[in-house]
This record gives sequence, structure tokens and C-alpha cells, in this order.
Amino acid sequence: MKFDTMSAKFPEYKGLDLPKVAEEILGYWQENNIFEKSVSTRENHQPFVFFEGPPSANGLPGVHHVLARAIKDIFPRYKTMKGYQVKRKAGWDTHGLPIELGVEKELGITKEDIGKTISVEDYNAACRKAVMRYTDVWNDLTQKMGYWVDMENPYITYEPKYMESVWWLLKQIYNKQLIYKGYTIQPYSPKAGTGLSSHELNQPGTYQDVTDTTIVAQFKAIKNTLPDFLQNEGDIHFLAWTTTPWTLPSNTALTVGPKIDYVLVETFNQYTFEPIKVVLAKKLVAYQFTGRFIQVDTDEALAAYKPEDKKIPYKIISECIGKDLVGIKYEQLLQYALPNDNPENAFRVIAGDFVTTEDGTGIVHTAPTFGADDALVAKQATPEVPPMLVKDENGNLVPLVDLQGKFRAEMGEFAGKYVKNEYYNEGEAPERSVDVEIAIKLKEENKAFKVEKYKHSYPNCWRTDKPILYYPLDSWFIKITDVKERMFELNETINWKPKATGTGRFGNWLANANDWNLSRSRYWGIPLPIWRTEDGKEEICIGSVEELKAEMQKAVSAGVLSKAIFADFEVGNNSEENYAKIDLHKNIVDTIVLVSKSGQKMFRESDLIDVWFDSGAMPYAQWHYPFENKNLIDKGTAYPADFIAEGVDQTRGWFYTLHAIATMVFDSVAYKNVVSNGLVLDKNGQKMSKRLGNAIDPFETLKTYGADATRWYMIANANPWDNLKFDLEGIEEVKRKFFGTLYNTYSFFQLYANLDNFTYAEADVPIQERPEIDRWILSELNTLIKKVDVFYADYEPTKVARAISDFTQDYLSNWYVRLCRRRFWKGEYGQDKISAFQTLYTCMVSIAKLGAPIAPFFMDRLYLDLNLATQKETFESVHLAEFPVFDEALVDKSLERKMEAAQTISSLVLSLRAKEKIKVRQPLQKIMIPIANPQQKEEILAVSDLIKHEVNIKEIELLEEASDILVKQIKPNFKTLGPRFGKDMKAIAGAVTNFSAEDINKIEQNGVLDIEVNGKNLTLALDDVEITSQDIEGWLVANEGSLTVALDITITDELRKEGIARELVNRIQNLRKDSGFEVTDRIDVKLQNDVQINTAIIANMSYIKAETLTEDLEIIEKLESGIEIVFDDVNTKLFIQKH
RNA sequence: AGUCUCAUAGCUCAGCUGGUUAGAGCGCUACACUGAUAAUGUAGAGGUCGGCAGUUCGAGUCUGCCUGGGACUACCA
Repeated sequence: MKFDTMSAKFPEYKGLDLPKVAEEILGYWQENNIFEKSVSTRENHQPFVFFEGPPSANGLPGVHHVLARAIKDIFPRYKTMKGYQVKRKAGWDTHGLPIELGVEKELGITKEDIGKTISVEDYNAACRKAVMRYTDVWNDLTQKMGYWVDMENPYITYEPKYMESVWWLLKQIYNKQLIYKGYTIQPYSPKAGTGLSSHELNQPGTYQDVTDTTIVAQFKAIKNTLPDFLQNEGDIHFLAWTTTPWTLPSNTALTVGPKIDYVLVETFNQYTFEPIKVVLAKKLVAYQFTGRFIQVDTDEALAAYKPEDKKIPYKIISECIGKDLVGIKYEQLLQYALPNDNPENAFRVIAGDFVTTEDGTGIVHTAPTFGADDALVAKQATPEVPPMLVKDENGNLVPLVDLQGKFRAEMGEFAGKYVKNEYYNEGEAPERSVDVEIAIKLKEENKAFKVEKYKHSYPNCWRTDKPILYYPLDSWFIKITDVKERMFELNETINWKPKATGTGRFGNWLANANDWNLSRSRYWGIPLPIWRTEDGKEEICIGSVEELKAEMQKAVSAGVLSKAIFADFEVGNNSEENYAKIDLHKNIVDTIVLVSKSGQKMFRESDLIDVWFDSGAMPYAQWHYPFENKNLIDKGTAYPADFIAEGVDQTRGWFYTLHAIATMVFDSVAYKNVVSNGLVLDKNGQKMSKRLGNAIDPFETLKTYGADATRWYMIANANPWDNLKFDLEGIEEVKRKFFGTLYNTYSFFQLYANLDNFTYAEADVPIQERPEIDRWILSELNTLIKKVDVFYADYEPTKVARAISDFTQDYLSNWYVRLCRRRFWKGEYGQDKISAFQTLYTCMVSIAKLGAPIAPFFMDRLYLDLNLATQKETFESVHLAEFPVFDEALVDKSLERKMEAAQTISSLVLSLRAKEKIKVRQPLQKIMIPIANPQQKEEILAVSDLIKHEVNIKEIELLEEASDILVKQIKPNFKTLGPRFGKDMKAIAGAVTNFSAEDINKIEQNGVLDIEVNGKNLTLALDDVEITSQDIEGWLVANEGSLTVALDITITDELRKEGIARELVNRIQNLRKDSGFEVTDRIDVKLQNDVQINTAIIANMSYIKAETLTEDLEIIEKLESGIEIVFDDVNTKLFIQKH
């Protein structure tokens, strides 16, 4: 495509084809490097920093990416137009479990095969290849949707430079002593021998209903630790329920809800029939004492119980709250082992907020080795409750269950048994599971209050289909708990859109943040750069390739490493060639053995770093900081981000990791403004998914509707943070209503501007010399510019789109152009016409600029087309142009009000005409409008010509308020009266509504009126009431708000003739058009004689001729050719021909 | 289960610090207009503002509870 700059015409189009516009403009951008220029022309301008959250190229893009990326695109474009330089580096997230799982599926292998049937090297190579599979598709979408991001030099998380920066960051955190290795309870599959990520746990079908043996166990309190009020009650047992009896030997605490009510109940054990006193939540007494139990009130009833009785009596003897129980110690239930550390702190009652009274007993059996909540609550207790960990053969602390899921040797008769029967091989499982055996044992020892089967949902390993175990695993953590307060503080300075996500979801999350588990026992990711001696006493964290080389050198010298790798890597050489020589992935760095200070071998900790750390590191790693581009970060030119945007689902993902790393390493925010966008649902509000078949293909959509309509629809329809119900019909509507209107406006302009050779060659018509309506639309335009600028600056794109489209449709098209049509095609090419052209041109150029960030292709087309003929600006693209500047001098609020009044009045008159079935073509004599004050009078007079023309009436009569033909109505002003009179409001409202015409007159004239309500005297000011003229006696009246219009519907003979003349003009114009005449052709007209029209024609001859460019008009007795014309009582024939 | 979020006309959405008659567009019906015409105008139908309580002279708007949709986190004796 060519843009012929010498042409002086505005291009003409056959129709609106948005996809074609997008395609052409995209080609234009590419040919002329517009994107590059949008950055390079802003060299040395203030930077506006944007971070691109990296998508994974492993999956295909969906429509939701179009929304997310439209938002990411809008603000950088806006800021560019505002003069900022906005660099936008694309990025790819290349590591992580989804990629690994995808590769495993493709290769038909499982995790266990890695390192066996396939080398880690080959496996990683497969991942590397797989992850960039769809980059072409992504690049294609990026271009077609008009997303400007630098895809030439993206950051890629698997590149050595990126990984080196990640290591550096991690080392900074390590040096601040925020990294430690510790246990955490994780889902673990004993059969697969691996921990499961939450992602794996969320696979469909993971949770299944299983029936387990559950036990309500009796834990015997130690007497001297009981509070006073329980001292004299004899033996007391706590009741605690478990669905996993095999964890009972690992019990080290009981947890109660501090605010929950508990009771002491006296009764008998149903298995041993021994008398017992038990503690449980008050709410759950009825739930536990079912079946054979019966409540009694007296000690006698209790005492009367005999073991052979069918019913077992129970009696509530005292009550307390959970807090009162905290600190009580109890005897260990199953004494096989003691915790290795601080056993004296075990076996006591602690408090936990997670305790509920939904089921069980309200007292939770707590085994910190096998439950995440348990571990947490045990840790929070003072002193800490130790987990049941014992020393193994090597002196390491381990739980009572080994990694195969078997009880350890300490477990006596249970030793060597699997804790779940499902873990045995087919046919090898014993008849009684460990759970059942424990139940029997407890029953015999008077330690089981109740044993029963219970059905609940429990997660199974998606690979082995066996139940998972919650098991403590070794992991590396970042001590977020140490920095969360600072994170919370820094978060307060971030501008979140919407606010609630920041203060609510994110803020709350920060306030209760747990330590960040960095470890992933996978293969394809950034390895933890920590090497450790076997005893774990010495370790080193590596923060650069340079450091690693130095350490390897030491290791070689010490003889623990045979040969240092990366030998030909030159330290300090940041060239791509140099970095191409190294690879920091697991398969490589695991071969490196380092030497400790004391001369021992150190091996790399085998885990990888959580991929979320990768993405949170991008502000620095994308620049290979601090090894290169140090100033970009240190001087703040590329950090922190002014703006980022992603889906709400990233709140605890990317938004979090960015924030965490920035806080820990730089004590800074990573971003100042963040927009979190909602989901894209289908038109019924269902989540889009391939499975449901309701997913929309983004390419299809862009191809059908074009990027502009799609983007405009997505942005205008709902706030970015609300979920979008995506409906193709909505795009269709946007196309028709907004782009169609704008296109029509342009076509209209183009048609007449080209006819008159308007090229904006003349000097601007001074604003004072432009007609009222021009000044009005320019005033509205500037009001719009101001609003839009504020909305963009405030990250409110939806408000921007709606404001622009309201202006375009309501003000520009439906009012300005409609009322001004004649000015464009009638009369001389003089000042008025030039003013009209200039005004409309200005409006359209401004709309192009204002809307360019949202509809980048169409607005550029519009801008270029307008500019083509005028050469007013030298920019090659609207995106290189400057954002319109608000000119306060052009804003005339009073004029805006006047025009609004004109519109309201016109619409009232039109509605009256419609009611009376008097068509607008029939002129009427006058309307009357009551006015409240001189200002209103002046305002209506200013636009009276417009009104007269618009509704086809001859005169407007303004009625002063004193006029007695007005019927007035009065209403109280609640806003002023309410606060003053409170409870008396109702009475006052009643009184005011019942005011007589006399009362109304009085308050109007005196400005005040004294009234008496509820025996109180009070004074009403004019402000306290609203007076409107509701009616004019004997006239046809309509009103809206405070405006009232009365219409004179008498049609005089003269008016009737004029109506006929107008009707004829209309028919002639239609015929001209149907005959295909040019707008400028002059014609001759012949009309057949009709009694009705002759006098009308004669009376309005010059008018008819002027309107229709008629040279000769003849009335002929009998017209042979010509078309028949019938209206009202008229029946004639019409013939026209070129003069 | 917890945290957050949403709920206004058949559909998509406005509704400012509470002010008495809740708006717009689309769609539907009827009528009009016709040198922007695959547009436009006017009128009509269509709402217990998710439900229940409370605060208030007054609640779509503030508070609490409940119901339903969604997101995230967790998976619990």
C-alpha cells in the first residue's frame, strides 16, 4: 500500500472493512518501522516503565489473551503519545511443571523414567524444544491484535544469562539469611516415591470418596496440670476424632478452638463399660452421644447403670471455653516413641483457629508430621510442640512412617507394615489394616470412645491411583514471615486497579503469608545454586558463573572434582557467543562437586527453584542484571515498573513473586500501578474451555471483526477487572454503532470536503467567529479530551472508550453533523463552510488520537486519511503523534448547557408532534417555554434558531414566570430540608406538596415562606423547594425535568402550503437521488396540475427551486411520463431531467 | 472451609459523598424521517435494584446475615 503524500484528496471508501483496515495498517507499520519509531523518537524523554509478564509458549493463546494484552497495550501507547519513552521487552516463561507434564505425555514416560530410560539431558532437550513450539502462533496473534511489544529481543527464562541473574538474586536473599532448609508437610505419593505439586493434586478425578476406619480416641489428662475447676473431677479424658488412625502414634498435641464452648461429660465407655469423664465441644455432644447413649440429669441415674443395660446414660457436669483447657498435659496415647527434640513440650492442649464444630469432637488430634495445619499450629504454640520425629540409622530425623509408607522399626508390632492397605501389592494386604488394628488395641485399653466407618473425599495420586500421604519433606524456603510486614507496607504504596484486589486479596494474603517453598523436585527449571556437604553442616550459595568457576577451580585443586567445566567461558565477557558456551540446567550443574572450607565434598541440592521465582525475577533477569545494564535498575530508568497488568489469577502468582523479590533484594516495590483483569467467560457466563466447546478462537474473531472492534468491545463492555461475558454479537454492535458511525461521519466529511477542495489550507477561523454550534462541539470536544486524559492516567480504559463513543455517536454524529449537514453542501465556500469543515476535521482528528490506544489500526487509518489531504502534521502515524491537549479557553459550560436545553426542547417538541401525528415537514407557528430566570432566558434565546430549524417551527415565545397562564408545581428539596428537620420531613413534604398557587407565588416573590408543621414554625427558603411549570392552560404540553414546552398546533393555510412545498422538495430530492444525479447537477422539473399544490408552489417557488437546484419549474395539465406522487390530499405526477 | 469479588429491564452495563418518579444501549412493538441511508428520530412494553433484617426522616447506595455466580488459597481432625 502506498500513501501518496502529494494527493490533496481525502481517500474514499466503498464500505467499512475493519479486518482489511487492520491488515493494511499492520503492513504499513511493518514497512515503516512505526513501533521502533514510537520508541526511538522518544529517546531521552522520560521513561515509562512497563513489564511484560511472560506467557508460556507451551500452550495456544485464547481470546482472554487478547483482552489481557489489549490492556497491556493501551497504556504504553497512551504514554508514548504523552511524550514518554516506553520500552517493551517481550518474554517467554519456559520452565515449569506444565511443560514437563506435556513432554512426559508426549514421550509416553513418567517422572520415574527420567534418568533411567531417558537421560536428564535428553529430557531437558525435549522440554527446551517443546516450550517454544507455539511461539509462531503467539507472534502471529501479537501482530494481528495490534499488541506492540518487542519480540525481536525477548527475555527467555531458560537462557544462561537469565538463569545467572536468578542465581544472583537468590544469593542476595541467601546472604540476608532469609533462606533455610526445613520440613514441610506436602502431598506425597509413596508408591511413586515423589512429592506432588498442588497442580498435580488439582487434576480432575484426584479426589475420590473413600471409606476409612475412624476413631474417637480418649486422651487421659495428667491430673496436676488441670486447671482448678477440673481438679476434683477424677480422671478426665479428652475426646479427639481422626480419620487416619495410623497417625495416632505420632500425636504430640490436641488442639482446641479458644472460643469454642466445651463440656465435661460423665458416662461409661461403650466397649469396656468403665465409668469415664470426657471433654468435648458442647455443640457436638448430641453428635457423639448417639445410638445407645441417653442423657440423664441426676447422679442416681448414672449410678444405676449396669454393663448389661441397653442404654448408656451420660450427664453434663461442667462447662468452659477452649482457652481454659490450653496448657493441660495428657498421657501419650500410644507409647512407641518420643519426639527427639524437646519431648517435654509434647502431649499438651494448644489453641488453633482452624478448629470447627462441624464434625468430630471439637478437639483435634494433632500430628505435626502428617498434617499441614497440625505442623503450623504446633509451631505457633509457645513453647513449640515438637513433631514426632526420631533419629534414623544415620542420625537424621525422620517420621515414624518411612518413604515407602511403612511404619518404622520403633513401631513394635506394627513395624514394617504399610499404613494403608492400598500400598501392598495385589493380594499381599493383610486382612486387618493398621487402622483397624489400632482401633482394636485402643478399644481394649479403654482408649477408644467410638470406632466407626466414615466416608469422605480423599486425594489419590493421579499417577498410581493410590491414596496420597501428607508427609514431611525436605524443602528450601524463603523466610517470607520475616519480611511480610515490609511487603505489606510497600504494598500500601502500590496503585491497584481495582483497589480491592490490592488491599483485600493481596493485602490479606501478605498479612498471613507463609514461607515460600522454593523447592521443586523436578528437572526442567533453574537449579538451586546451593551446594552442601553430606552432613549439611557446610554449604555455599553460588551467585554467578564467575563464582562457580572459581569454586570449581578450588574443587579441582582439592581433588574432589576431576575437571572444571565451562573452561572456555570468559568471565566478564557478556557476548552471546560467550554465554552460548554454558548451560546451567540440572543435568550439567549436578555433575559439579565443590569443596567446603573444611575440605569436604559439597554436592548440589537436587531441587529446582519454583518457576514463580523465575517470573518474579524478570525485572532484573531480563537485563542480565547486575552483570549488564546495571544502571537501568540502579538509576531507576527501567525499574520499578510504572505499569504492569495480568489476570487476577496472578495475584498470588506473578504479582506476588515480583513484590517479594523486590522487597527482599531492593527494599522497593517492583511496580507502581497494576491492573488485574478478570476472566473472559462465554456469553452465558460459563468459563471457556476446550472441553465444553465454548472456547472462542481468537484468530477467527480477529479475522471476522478486526482487532479494533474486538479490542474496543472488550474494553468498553466491562471494566477490565470484572469478568467479561464475551459475545460476538457485542462486537458486531460495536462495529455498527461506533466504528460505523465514525466511518459514516468521515465519509460524509470526505464527500463534501473533496467537492469543495477543502484541505485545511485556510487559517483557522477564529473561535469567536465560528457559529454557536461549532463552538459548542469544540467545547464538548475539549471536555472530552480532559476526561479521557484523566481516565487514561487513572487506568480506567473502560471509561475512556465509553466517553469517546458517547461523544462520537451522540454529540458529533447525531447532533452536530445532523444539524450542520446543509452547511457542508449548501452555499458558497465561505467562512461558515470553512468553519464547519475545520470544526468537523478537528473533532475527527482528535477522536483518532484519543481512541488510538484502544483501536490502534482504525484510528491510525482515520488519522492518516485526514492528514493525507491537509498535511497538518508530519507524524507518520497517529501513534507517533501527540495526545490532544485540553484547551480550557474552548470550553464554554454555558454553551454546553444551552445545547443540552436545545436538545431537550427539540425532543419534547418532536414527541408532541408525534402524539398529534403532525409530521416534522409540516411547519408550525410557535412554541412557548416558561423560564425561571434571566440566565435561562438568555440560554434558550441563544439556541432558538437551532430549535426552530430542528423541529420546524416559526417562533419561540418565552414566558416570564409571572405569567398567570402557567400552572405550577412545587416539590420539597429533600437534600436541604432532610438534614435540618429530620423526623419532621414527612410532615413538611406533605405540607409543601399541598401548597396552593398562592403559596407558591408568595415564596417565589419573597424568597421565603413561614409555615407551621407539627406545631413548629419554620421558614422555607427558595432553595428548599423546587418549582416547575407543569402545565399551560389550553395548550399541548410536555415536560422533562424543569423544562416545559407548549406547542401551538394550529395549521394556517399559509403553513399548510409551506408544508406541501416541503413535501414536494422531498419528493424531488428523492427522485434526483434515484435517478443517479450528482449532488451538483442542476435540473428542470415538471409537475402535473393539482388543485392542492398550485397555490402552494406559487407561494414557495423560490424556496423549492433553491432547495432542489431547479432552473425551470413548470406545472403541466397532463404529464405523460414521470412518477406518481401521493400525500395527504395531494395526487400528482413528477418528472425531472438535467438542465 | 477461608479470603476476595460480583448480583440493577430479556441481554450488556451506568447510577457521584444515602434524597423521594432507578437510567443508557441492544433486542421487541408501533409510528415517523430520508442529499450520513445496511443510518436516524419519537413513542410504548419491560424492574419487589438476588433475599431477609438493621441503621436513618429517607437505602439500589451504609451494616449484618443468607442465597447464587466467579477467582484464589487450603484440603481439614
